[in-house]
Parts: sequence; C-alpha cells; structure tokens
Amino acid sequence: MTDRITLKEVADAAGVHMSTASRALNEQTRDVVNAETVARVLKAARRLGYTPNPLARGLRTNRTMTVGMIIPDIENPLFGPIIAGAAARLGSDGYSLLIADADLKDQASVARVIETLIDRRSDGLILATSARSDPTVAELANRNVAAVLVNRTADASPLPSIVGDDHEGIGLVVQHLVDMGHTEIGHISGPQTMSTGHGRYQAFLSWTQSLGVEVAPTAIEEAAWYRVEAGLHATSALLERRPDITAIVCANDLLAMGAYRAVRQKGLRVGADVAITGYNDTPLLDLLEPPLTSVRVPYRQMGSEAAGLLISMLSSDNGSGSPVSLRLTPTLSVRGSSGPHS
Amino acid sequence: MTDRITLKEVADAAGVHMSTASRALNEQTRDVVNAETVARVLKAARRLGYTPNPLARGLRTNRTMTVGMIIPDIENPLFGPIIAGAAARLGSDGYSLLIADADLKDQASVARVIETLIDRRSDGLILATSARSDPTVAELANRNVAAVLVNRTADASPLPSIVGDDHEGIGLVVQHLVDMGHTEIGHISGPQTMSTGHGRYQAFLSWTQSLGVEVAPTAIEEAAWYRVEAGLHATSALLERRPDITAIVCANDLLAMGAYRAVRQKGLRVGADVAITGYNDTPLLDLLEPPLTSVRVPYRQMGSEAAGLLISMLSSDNGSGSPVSLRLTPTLSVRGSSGPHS
DNA sequence: TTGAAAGCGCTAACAT
DNA sequence: ATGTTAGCGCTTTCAA
Repeated sequence: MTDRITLKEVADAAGVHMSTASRALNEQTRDVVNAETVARVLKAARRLGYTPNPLARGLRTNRTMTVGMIIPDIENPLFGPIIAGAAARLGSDGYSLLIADADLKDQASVARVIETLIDRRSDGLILATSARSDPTVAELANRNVAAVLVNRTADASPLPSIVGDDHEGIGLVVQHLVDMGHTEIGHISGPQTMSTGHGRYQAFLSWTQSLGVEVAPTAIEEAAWYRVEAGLHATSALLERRPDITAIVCANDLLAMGAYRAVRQKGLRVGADVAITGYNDTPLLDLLEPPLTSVRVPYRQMGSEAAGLLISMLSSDNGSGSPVSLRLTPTLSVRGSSGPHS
Repeated sequence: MTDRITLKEVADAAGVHMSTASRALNEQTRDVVNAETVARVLKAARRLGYTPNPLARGLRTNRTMTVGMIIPDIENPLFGPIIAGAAARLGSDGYSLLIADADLKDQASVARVIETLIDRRSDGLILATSARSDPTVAELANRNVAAVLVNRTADASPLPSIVGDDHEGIGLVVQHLVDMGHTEIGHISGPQTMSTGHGRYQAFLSWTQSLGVEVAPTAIEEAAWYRVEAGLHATSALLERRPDITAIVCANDLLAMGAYRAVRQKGLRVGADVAITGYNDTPLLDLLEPPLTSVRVPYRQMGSEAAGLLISMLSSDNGSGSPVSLRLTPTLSVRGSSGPHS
C-alpha cells in the first residue's frame, strides 16, 4: 500500500509542532489552538491526504473505536437487517464493526469467538447469540466488558438488551385470530431455551386467557429448533391430537412453513381450513400461496438501537444512568394464511 | 475492561527480558530461544492470561491482521453465506473481518466506505459490490491495495475475482428446459450493468444457439434491477409480446418471483403452462407452489475462496505467482416450476 | 542465546 | 497559544 502520511509530516508542512497539529486536528481540542493555525494545519493535512493511524491512536488512548458483533448463524435472514442497522449507526459515530459468526450449537466456538473479539481490543460487544441461560452473559458482565444483547436476551440478564416485544406481537396475532372467529387455537412454540421461544409461548398463554379463549395443554406443541422440519413434525402431532383446531400460531416463520406442509399432508387447505400465522415477516414469504400472515419486527432498527445503546455506554464517562433495555414494538402483516373461521 | 497483562509483565514473571519473551512467544523466532526458556515464558504467559496487544503489534509491524469487506446491501440473503465463508477462513488464519455495508445506488457512499476501511489500515479488502464498469476497482489496483472481488466482477478487472460460473449455470438451465421439450424459451435478464446480468444473458444466447433453439430478440426482456417488481413488469411485457413462449429463464430468483406473478395475472399456471427458472436457489423458495427450479451457487465456498485468495496475496512476500481468479461450478435444483412442455 | 535500545505514530500531561 | 516530553506495548536491529 501507499506510504502513509504521518502527523509529523503534516506538522512540518504547516510549520508547527506535532502536538499543535494533533490539537488542531482533534475536534475536542481545536478551540485551544489559534484559528489561523488550525486553518493552516487542516489545509496541510488535506493537501497531503493525511489520515490518522488508528493503531497509534488506539495504543495511546486505549480505545480502538471498534465494536465486535457475534452472530449465531449469519445465514439466518434475520441478521442481515440487524447488521446493517448496527453498522450504519456505528459508522456515523466513527466506529467500525468486527463480525464473527459462531456455531451456536458449539458453546466452545462461541466462547472462542468472543475471546478473539476481546483480544482484538474491541471497545464493546453486540451479542446476537444468547440462550435464556447463557453462562457467557454473566461472565462478560463480571469481566466488566461493555456488551449489549440483541434480538434475544437471557433470563435476568445483567446485560442490557434490545429485543422485539414478543408479548405485544403475539397479542396482535391472537387478537386477529379471535376477530376472525377462531376459538380452537393451537400453538407451535419455539425452543423454550431461547427467550423468543419462551416469551412467545408465555404470551400465547396470557393472551388467550385474557381474551377468553380456552387452550388445553394438548393444543400446544414445542418445536425443538427453529426449522421447517421441526414445524412439520410438531404440527403433524398437534393436528393428529386435535383435529378440531382451526388456527395455529407459530413461533416463527420457518415453523409456519413446516405447518403449511403438515396441514397439506392432512389434506386440508391453509387459510381456508386451518389458519396459520408466523413471526418475523421474512422477505419473500408474502409470495407464498396463500401468503403468510406474520408479525413484522423492526430488525434494522433493532440493530441500530443496539449500536446506539452500546455507544452511549462507551461514552458515558460517569458510571451514572445505567443503560436502559428496549423492547421494540412489532406490527402485524395480515395476509391470506389467516382466513376466517368457516 | 479488565487491566491487560503486558509482555513486560510476562517477561518479569519468567525472569527474562521483554525481547526474549517476545521471541519465545512468536512461532517464527521461537527456535532462536533456549527450549527451557521458551517453556518458562509460555507457562508464565498462560498463567497470567497474556494476550498480545494487536495495536502495539500492528503499529510496529504495519499489519493489522484485519480484512475489510464491502457489501452492497447486506439484507440480500446472498451475502450471509459469503460472509460466513469468508469469516471462517479468515479466522482460522488469524485475521478478523471488518464489515461495511454501502448503498450501491450511491457511488459516493461506496467510496466513503472503502476509504474508511483503508484508513483503518485493513490489510486487504473483499469487494462484493462491483458493477461491470466500476472506477473504484481500477483505483484500488492503482493504489496497490490488496483486494479481491467476490460474486461479481468488473470488465477486464485488474483485481482477481471469485465468481460463480454463470455460463455453466445457464447451460444447466437451458439444457434442462430443452430436455423437457421446450422450444420457445424466453429470458428475463438482469441489469446489464452487472457482470451477473450480462454474463447470464450472454450465456443464454450462447447455449440456446448451440442447442439449436431459436431465440428472437422479442423473447428477451431486461429487468432494470434485481427486484420482484422488475421481474413482474418485464415478464408481463414479454408474455404480451410473445404469448407462444412456454419457458422463461430468469436471471435470478427475485425476477422469477415476479415472473410467477405475471404468469398468474395472465391466467396461466406456473410449471404447467409456463416453465420458470431462477438463479441463486434462495432458501425457502423451494416451499413455493410450485417450488422454484433454480441454479444453486456455492456461496459459502465463494466467500471462503475469496478469503483464501486474499490471504495468499497478503502473505506472498515475493511478488511472484500472480493470484488466480476462480469460477465456481453451480448445480441445478430441479423442482416443480419447470414442468415439461405440454 | 539473551539483553539493550530504538522507534512505530499518536496523545496528553507539563512547561513555557 | 504552542512546544517539550514521555510513553502506550510491541518487534527488531544491534551488541554482548
């Protein structure tokens, strides 16, 4: 690569000492320097194409202006918007985003990846990985690492989190199904080890109860993973047991895809015979026949807010004002898969 | 964060000088040091939990062990696997991945993002953005920045690239359609400003010709963007003009989704009346009715190969052995959308 | 085989 | 308002 201009060269070109050039270039300390000098330094810097060496600066200031993000499996379409939102917010504050993807099934890999990011001297971490009981969350808090959870959270997490409001989201779904005249409503829950799976399950119980919909334990089936196949099996089991069910609330879109298949395998029609709803409003699933009714979560904003929260944690010199977790409000995209009770 | 152990502390603990500790810790120079001393230093380092400060090291060595990656729009599901593949390969070689997403429609934003990555002293760059004529590609080459193009390439690119073999992929599709008895085959091409759009278009012409399928210019329609709506409009226009067409090769899956709609709007059945094929084999689209026939590109491998190529460029002390571009072989996923000619 | 010393480029006390 | 100085933690000559 081209040889880089150093601060000293800029200073020489401007006829001032290095430290004066440093002060002139730094917004914080600029006002201490003679205005005319500042102009001269800035001009020289621009002319020479000076860009500060972040390593030298970081070595001195002990900040890298880098944030690490751990993604469980980056191929999940969920994370694109989260990354994009975080990257944009970080970039506008001068931070860069270090990405590491870890295999969630392999706890050791998660730990290793986190260590890498810390060893890199990331100023803070954004975690998209956590299960409800995740030892690393507590450990990071203990080690006093600045970190934020996004999308999922841990039980009684010592780390702040930005998540979707699952209670609200499931409420929209259940309310909608009730409005459509359904009374026999089932639930394909996500894994109860994840906050989303657990939260949506609890929300389902809570809303059906408060809306006066009776839900027997037989109307609920847990999927072990967020996968199409798991949704297929769970729904098959559910329909076998409870053929009277006319609407199924799925804990996410992949499970809903499995439910589509199961319903069809039973010779029933999605939407007309059995209403199905998803969660996440994954792109392209509105192209299905029938298009999937799903809860839209503002994932891009989620990434952005997580970054913002972390930045505020990093820049609060005082330890005051403990950072506040956020619960983002979802909306319901009503489509053909959730027809009226016939 | 916790106070970090420095090399000096390790050296003191081991009762040697800092420079000896440095040599003992570095694989390259370890053999210069007394074996017993090495053991003592390593033990001390492990006991104290020493991790080298990458900023100090980078400042000294002028390498950050960081690679920057520019993504056009990270929300495109294409890039998840590419990122994952690259991150894995880089990680195993001690590199970290800096991600920046740029708005492709905004050339200035692309340039800004690239500068950020360079200013960060990334050792090299992976670009997933380039159009066929992209000034930044030439500029990077001129500036002698180590960089690799992935997924797309530029015309006569001075930078090596890892892309899918579009000629091969379209060949699989056309051959398949011919096998199914189709003789009136149309093409919804991608934007000709992108190498994928152009390459697949050329491949379509080439394969139809060599397989003896006559293709009038009226059988081809260009979509201005890779979007569902563009596919819808283009396909509508195509079918309006050429109602005799029984098979449509789409330049990517989103365009194919638009084609589904257009075909249905004409009161025709996808698969039975008009065969449709896509490109990319986007997850979940096999769940459509009918499931989409599409060309599968090994995107994860693509990311991995790109990283590997860049690493080899970075570590070749000699300027010899110019890096070799790669063209990865795709496969065809045949599904219900490409039925036989009836 | 090991130690001493310099310096990568920057910031921040301290001095003027 | 500006210059002097020290030092962040490391690698790497040069000496011993």
